[in-house]
Amino acid sequence: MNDVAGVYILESPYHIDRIYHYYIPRELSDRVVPGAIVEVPFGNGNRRMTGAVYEITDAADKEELKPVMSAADIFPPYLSKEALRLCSFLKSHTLCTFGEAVRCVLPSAAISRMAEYYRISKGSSEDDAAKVLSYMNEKAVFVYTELKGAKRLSKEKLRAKFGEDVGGILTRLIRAGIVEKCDELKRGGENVLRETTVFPADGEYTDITRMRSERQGAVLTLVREKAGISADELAAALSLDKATVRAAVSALEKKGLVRCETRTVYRNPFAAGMGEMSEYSAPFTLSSEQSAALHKLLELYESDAPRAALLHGVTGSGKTNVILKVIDRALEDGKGVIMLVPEIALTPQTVGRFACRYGDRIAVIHSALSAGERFDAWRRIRSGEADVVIGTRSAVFAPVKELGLIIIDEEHEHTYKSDTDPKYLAHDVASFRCGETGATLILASATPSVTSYYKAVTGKYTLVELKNRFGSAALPSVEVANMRTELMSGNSSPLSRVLISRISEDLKNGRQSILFLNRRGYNSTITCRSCGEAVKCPHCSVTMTYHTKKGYSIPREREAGEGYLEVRQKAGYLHCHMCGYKSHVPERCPGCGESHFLFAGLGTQLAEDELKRLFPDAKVARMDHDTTQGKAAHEKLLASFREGEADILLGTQMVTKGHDFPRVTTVGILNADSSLFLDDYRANERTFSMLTQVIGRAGRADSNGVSVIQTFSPESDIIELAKKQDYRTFFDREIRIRRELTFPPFCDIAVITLASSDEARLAQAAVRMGERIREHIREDFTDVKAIIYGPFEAPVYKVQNVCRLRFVIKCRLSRRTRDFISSLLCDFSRNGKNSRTASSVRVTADLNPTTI
DNA sequence: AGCACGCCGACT
DNA sequence: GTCGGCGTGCTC
Repeated sequence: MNDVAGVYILESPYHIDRIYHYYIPRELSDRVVPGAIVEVPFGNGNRRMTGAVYEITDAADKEELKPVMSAADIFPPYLSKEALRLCSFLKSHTLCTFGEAVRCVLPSAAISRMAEYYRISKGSSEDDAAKVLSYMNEKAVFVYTELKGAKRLSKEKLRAKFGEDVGGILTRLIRAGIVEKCDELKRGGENVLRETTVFPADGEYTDITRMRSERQGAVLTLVREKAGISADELAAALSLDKATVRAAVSALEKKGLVRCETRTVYRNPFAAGMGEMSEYSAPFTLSSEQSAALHKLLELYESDAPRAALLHGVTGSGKTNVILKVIDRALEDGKGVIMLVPEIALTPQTVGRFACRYGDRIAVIHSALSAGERFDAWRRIRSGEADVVIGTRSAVFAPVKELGLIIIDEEHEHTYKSDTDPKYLAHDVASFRCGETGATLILASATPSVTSYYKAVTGKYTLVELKNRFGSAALPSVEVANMRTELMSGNSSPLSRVLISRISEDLKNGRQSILFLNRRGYNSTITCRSCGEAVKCPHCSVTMTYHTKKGYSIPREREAGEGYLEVRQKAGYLHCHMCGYKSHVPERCPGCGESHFLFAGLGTQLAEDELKRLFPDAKVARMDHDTTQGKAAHEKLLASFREGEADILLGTQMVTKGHDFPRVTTVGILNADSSLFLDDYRANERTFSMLTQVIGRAGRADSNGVSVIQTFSPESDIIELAKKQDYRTFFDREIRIRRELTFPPFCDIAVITLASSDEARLAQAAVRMGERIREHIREDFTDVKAIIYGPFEAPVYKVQNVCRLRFVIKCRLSRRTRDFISSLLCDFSRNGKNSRTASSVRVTADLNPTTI
């Protein structure tokens, strides 16, 4: 009689993550519905766990079932039907637990969770404790003392302080009766911001002079002047802190002199400054090509046919304007829209542009939001108050009502693949949601990923093209500098002669230049001249990067001369870009003991030094991870460059996604080869995309923009094609290679990674995994066609002392192949005992990773 | 993962 | 004799 709940336990390990059935006590029947968050007893010890109700069914053997203990008092439940299906999809397609999927779909502040605390037992006396502790070990005494110092402590905190074996000590202390455990349900949905407004009470005004407290008097006067003033405004006006005002107000309320109203408000981190962006809301007209593209997209939007389009528009073709028009249309229909952009593109400018057009209908979602802000944005979307969502990857889960459109801008960007546990690709999630809701998916890029473009070519997506640059923007001219011949002809500078002359010309004409170099620091390696070993991070298998301290530069003339090492030591330090470890430059080579190092490899700091040397009067703005640490530092740097406060903008990745700088004439790529030699099947794709985007940037203004590409392999066709902005030819060549070598999109790739800080155990586990895979294919999954490679060391074998071995499986992903990989994960999470310790082997799977 | 049940060595 | 070590097995 439909009184059984099918529940997923939210913090369940992968191998037991499935639906468990509980009977629904009558008094909970109206609250235990699909999507509800409930508390259930679980396991032999009937531990209280939170779970999500997936379905309501009718099971035959009700006698056997345990009851649902309680249900969150939220209606309708936070998890909608669509959200539940989305979680199922994530679980089966990324091999994560249902709970991990829920954590993607709901903001953390909305999820109730169990917190376990330990405290000194209420009924125990000091004497009891002393007696018990006298025969326990030292560590138990420490734990007890720690608990005595605090009211209560969570298991996590105790674990962090006393190590993983704290559990045993705690059970002994509990059994001895001097410590007790208390579970508490942290209710979700309570992190809301309330605003109190204060009104004068109705009726006679009391004589204020009789007020005992001067402070209350001041508050009352102000409230009578400005009825409905908020508590925060009161605090500001009287320059008192908020707690003091709250106390005064409640005192006045008790005396019946004021009346308070409290309502919940939304936190909006983008509210400030939005009004000043009106320049972006200017109306615009579309070119005939843009209109045609818009037409095609709208046709698709209206039809019932496969509803996904790839909008391929060359750089500068005005894709965004077309997209805005499609959004307008969806909104006219009363539909909601999600627009995904890469993290670095989510700037106040981008947001401002949307904010001006759509006002407070927009919600912005990105990784830097606080839990409260994220929750508020989510609630505004859920309630329908916001129906234009703009955000990074995770915004693809936004609970938009009446979803009509999902747009993925710059769809080739790797940031759309999650690198933490549900390892999903935003495209897949978007595509699933569009399938469920009938919404339209639009992928947009100047350099689509090969996989997406292949889908367009084969008819899975509708291909919509913008082949011409919009308005007066001309294709920039491109000059390739052969760094090999530069070097041979005696130019040892990291800047080629062409680039140097371009920059000096820009400086003369009051123009600006942008230089791109995908490596921060000063030198990327320091190598021992005697034994040839590079200095590596002690915790990771990567070389340390040499950074200079602020205000120091390296004299060029004294390379390898007397006292040179001391200069280097004084001016800088070594930094590991994997784990963040820093150290001094060593006196001697850790390998052979000699003390002659070669500092090599070009980073942004060195390039900056070089620019200052070559152009002493020019102002150089360096923009990389190290100079954009502070809040909005990134924005400030770009803004000051735009204002003309610097002549040259030098930086990593982040400069390529800048905006239109009208005064920029030259764009230089200092090392175009760096991504070409990566041992990855997507290296070509990434290099082509990077070059095309940077070159495209140079020609945006009406001036004669120039790109200078510095390379050690000028004959590479990739550079040639990027120069011509010829995506199609690039694609045709690339897809042929992929077909011949069987790489995506002609197969799927699953990577299974085993990680442990104990190399011997790791190797052992890898052998076992290899056996298990073969056994599985031979016995249980004879129908699965897969080619298995491995175990190999991961490209970076060790990170923070954790070593990784991997298997690469080429297959076609299907229900069956996913089950196959899933069962491998189950086998290993079962066998991996003590898996909390770092030396235990952890196993993870990544289906179609972005890099292998 | 966490907890119970179950079978062997050093304490009162 | 019991407390407690951790190996094995289950979780509606």
